[in-house]
Amino acid sequence: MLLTFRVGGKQVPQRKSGHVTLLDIARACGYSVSTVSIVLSEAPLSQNVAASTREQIRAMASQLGYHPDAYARSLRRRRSQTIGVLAFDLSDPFCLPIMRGIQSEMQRGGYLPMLMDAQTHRKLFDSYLKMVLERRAEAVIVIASWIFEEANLLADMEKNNVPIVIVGRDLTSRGIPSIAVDNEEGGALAMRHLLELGHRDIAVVRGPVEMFDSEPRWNGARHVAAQMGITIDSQLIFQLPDLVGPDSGFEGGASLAKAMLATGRKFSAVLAFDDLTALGVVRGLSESGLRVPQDCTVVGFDDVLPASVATPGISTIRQPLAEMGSIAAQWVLKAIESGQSAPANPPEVHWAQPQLVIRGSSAPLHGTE
Amino acid sequence: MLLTFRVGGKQVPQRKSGHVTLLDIARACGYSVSTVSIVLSEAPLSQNVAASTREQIRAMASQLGYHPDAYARSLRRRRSQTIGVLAFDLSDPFCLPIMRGIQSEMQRGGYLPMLMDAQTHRKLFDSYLKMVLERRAEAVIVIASWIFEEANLLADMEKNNVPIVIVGRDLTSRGIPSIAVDNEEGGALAMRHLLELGHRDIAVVRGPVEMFDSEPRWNGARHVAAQMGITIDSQLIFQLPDLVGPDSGFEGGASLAKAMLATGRKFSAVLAFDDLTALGVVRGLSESGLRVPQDCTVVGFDDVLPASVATPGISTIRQPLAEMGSIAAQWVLKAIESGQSAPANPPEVHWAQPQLVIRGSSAPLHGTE
DNA sequence: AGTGTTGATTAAAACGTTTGAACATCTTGG
DNA sequence: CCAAGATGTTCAAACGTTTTAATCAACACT
Repeated sequence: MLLTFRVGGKQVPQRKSGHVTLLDIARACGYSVSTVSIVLSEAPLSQNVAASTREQIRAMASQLGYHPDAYARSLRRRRSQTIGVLAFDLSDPFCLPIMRGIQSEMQRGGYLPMLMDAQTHRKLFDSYLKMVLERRAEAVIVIASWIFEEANLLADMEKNNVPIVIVGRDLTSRGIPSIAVDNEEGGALAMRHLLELGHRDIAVVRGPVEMFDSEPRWNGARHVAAQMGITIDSQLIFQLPDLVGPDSGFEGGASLAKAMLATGRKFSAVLAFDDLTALGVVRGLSESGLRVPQDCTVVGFDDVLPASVATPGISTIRQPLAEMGSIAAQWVLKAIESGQSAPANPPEVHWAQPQLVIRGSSAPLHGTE
Repeated sequence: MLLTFRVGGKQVPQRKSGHVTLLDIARACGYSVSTVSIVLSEAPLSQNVAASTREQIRAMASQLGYHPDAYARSLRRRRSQTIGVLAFDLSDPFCLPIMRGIQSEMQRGGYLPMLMDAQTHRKLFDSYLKMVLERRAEAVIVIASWIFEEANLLADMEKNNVPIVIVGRDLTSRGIPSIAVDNEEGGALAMRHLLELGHRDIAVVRGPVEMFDSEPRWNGARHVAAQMGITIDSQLIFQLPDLVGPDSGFEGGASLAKAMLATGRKFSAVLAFDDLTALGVVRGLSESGLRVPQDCTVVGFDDVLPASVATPGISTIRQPLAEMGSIAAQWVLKAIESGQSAPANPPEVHWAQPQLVIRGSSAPLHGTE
């Protein structure tokens, strides 16, 4: 199996697999595979191995460029030290900070997060979920996917004892532990901000119907308005179309801004579903000759990168994304540790507290004119 | 090893590993592991298996929620069907489209890209590179990392016959096949654009010294200016500080914009190192009361999302990122197929052609005033 | 009855690890 | 001189697959 032949007078090991194995090292320095394994994996037994032997084996390993085969090791140890992270659309700037939160938590646990990007495609999502199962991820974190058709895949996760957590959406109704922002509170924060600035005529862009976040955000906003005795002109309530492309939020915002103006109704502020939409609104207003914030205040939701680097910066409701990711990671690690495949009944839910971030896109009514 | 006990009068298999295996299925329907394997993996031999048997096995597999163990399979087949994708900083919007290009190419090859994000940390980068090696990725694509200290890890890749390709940087000097944008041409395009708009007094923000892209971009721009007989005021040439945080481009651009104004020199356009820097410049100018593009034109480089959704949109030099990713993927797939671990000597390099994208941030000199 | 042929299934080895048990070889004390 | 530890090393089985070669039954043809 290990052929050796001479090249330039020197013995060169030639492997089929192309990878250096324990056997290669064992042969090269005259010990058994067991000993080599014990030394290199720093098993407890390695204390009984002569220091000189240890030295020799280590030296040879690094000389040959040995790296243990995670497949063989995982097979034997029955632990993959891997958790799957399945993002529905990684190009959504929303995902990154969550991912970072997950990652930092995983590192200390010695786990490798396998990140997969479904690119908004249901089929891809399913096929990745399958791969995650096949690669024996010990748990799965799903980021903000609003599809979950493949109930049998979920059932398969259960059959195979793989704990799962979703972040960015409340799916406790389906029995999945969830971490999500308190959208209602977020919507309320945004509306309160506008009202405090003195705005009374407020246009609203709601999210697409299929987006689970849309409803509660609007509810939160509406209640605050109602409490203050303000009514929102129903002619000024718009809704993003169901998403098609990745930047449909931006496009939608831009065209709805024009639609707002076309109604002829008066408004001094726009409450947008999310940051991209808000940026779209700014664009739309700008193309119609209106300036933000002088002529109209705009606020978004999420606090993603483009919102902070635009000028004016977009006032927004920040989600503590990294923290949410980190909590998700802690949950799955705990689930793995405790060996509990099934979530608590009812499954846990964590509501992250949103936070108002004031930037250049908001101004008091008549303040800067 | 497979214990069974009764629950509610029904036989329930109870596995240690928590995962359904071929053996479970074999027992459950009275065939051997071999047969089950042959059927479920759709090996050529499966044609000889009685149709009824196939049916039965498949049914049982899906009922139990079986998914083949990728570890065991890869161990046996000696193929992981995985390639490692190592991003130096995934939060750079630059990475995503590249990743998408890679992904779409990988899918058809049936490969899984394992995406890892080094978060700009050298140590993380190395540790992920090691993991990639351990997980027996059949090849590695590195995205735009400007560190490559760990020469011994690279040497290990060679020892283990793992082909590697880098995208976003020319590292052929280190013997690594590379895919990068033609920065010189890009710089030239940007400068030509400004000159065609009539600008003559142009401020420049160069990238940090450690950024390999910086020099050629500036060279391309400089040559074009020289050809047209224009000299750039050396007082108006600035340089971003070495990066510390992720948005140092933005911060740097903003503060340098103020530095430009502080020189008292006249300028009507700014050529920024990249899009985030350009956005920073816009912010800086705006805070000093200047409007873009009426008072000053700004162009960036890369064409990342924030540049397109800001208002005004940032004129920029687009890199064909998805295409670059796709080429990288094709290269590694080819390398895997041909079994050539070592790259050609000299290693191949692909120069992607940049493209000017004109947006609202550029205006002809005196055009809109 | 012997010889193929075909069709359906399986036994067994291998992939590269890890690990509990076993095996030598030395000390040491009785 | 043997029992009883230490000390250092190895055997062999196992993890869940895939795959080659083998088995076995049934059936057709000389």
